[in-house]
Amino acid sequence: MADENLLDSFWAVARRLRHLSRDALAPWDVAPSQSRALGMLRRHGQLRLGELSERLHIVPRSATEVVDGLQERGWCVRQPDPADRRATVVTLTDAGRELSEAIRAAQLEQADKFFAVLAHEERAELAATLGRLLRAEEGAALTADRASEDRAQ
Amino acid sequence: MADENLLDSFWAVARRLRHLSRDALAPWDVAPSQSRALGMLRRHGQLRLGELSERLHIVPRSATEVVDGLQERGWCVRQPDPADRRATVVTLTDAGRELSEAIRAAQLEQADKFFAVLAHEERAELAATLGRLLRAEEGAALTADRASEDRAQ
DNA sequence: CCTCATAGTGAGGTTACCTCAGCAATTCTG
DNA sequence: CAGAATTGCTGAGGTAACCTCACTATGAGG
Repeated sequence: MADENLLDSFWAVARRLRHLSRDALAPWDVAPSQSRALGMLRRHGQLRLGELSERLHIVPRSATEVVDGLQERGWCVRQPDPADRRATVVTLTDAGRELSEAIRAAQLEQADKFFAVLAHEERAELAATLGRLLRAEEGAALTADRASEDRAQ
Repeated sequence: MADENLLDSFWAVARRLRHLSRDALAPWDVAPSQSRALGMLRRHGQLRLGELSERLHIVPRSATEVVDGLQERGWCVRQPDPADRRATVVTLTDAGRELSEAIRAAQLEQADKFFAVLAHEERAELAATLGRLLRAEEGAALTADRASEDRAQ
């Protein structure tokens, strides 16, 4: 009952972070959905379209569209998977890698500024608390998705 | 730099909360945008359409649509503002009030369960930390919106 | 080799937003 | 106090980021 402020505060912070993230993205003219895909490709280097969609928590058909967009801008390429010719492997181009790293850096910088009002130990505690919430939920959630894997790094 | 986990963890928690909120909403067949409007009307009792849009951070035209939806289901009514006949005042019906309160209760219960893995003091600390982030940003953000007002209660 | 499952995509739909233009009512200004 | 500018809402039409359904091409199992 006393958590209503917790809930609302959490959403308010999330909204701020979303705006910051949008602002950090602005210089590049990249859509948020594209940015998410770039980030995923950045950490995995190479992904089959189906894997990408799974990790982004969208259906494969939607991943097709996102990859279309990235490919159009020269940020990734599709290649047939030599191991399974039904599948297509999505790989970042050099331009795509550069871009994804620049975006990541900008977003981290924005977040850094945002969280800077907290003392170091406060930040650590916040991270720990969030981590605990996630780990608890992971057990509860039967959906054994790859969330934990993709949250690291 | 060390905050990348903070950023990502925050988003991961937000995603969980969003899903929980969606699930809590399911029994009533209410769209998320409608739920947000119901919540706002619940705490203000009565709002001009323009005020509602401002508080929801959407343009008035979009509020028109949301209110259309609520009115169609009998959850609110439009009345001309006696003080300014250009304006329309949106008021919850009894059914709308009941619904909005039921939704609020369900969402609080969900959030309560989610945050239950934390000790009481941990929760309090989390709330305090989030509050501090918001207050710091409030100063920085020149947009003097009513966010703070609407976060309370 | 014949059936069934899987990977990706075309076609088309939905939600929750947006802008722009226009009307009606109010407020300002000379 | 008439005319101009502003304000409050809404019709028309658009967009991003999703979705489902149906289809094709390929692979896997009996």
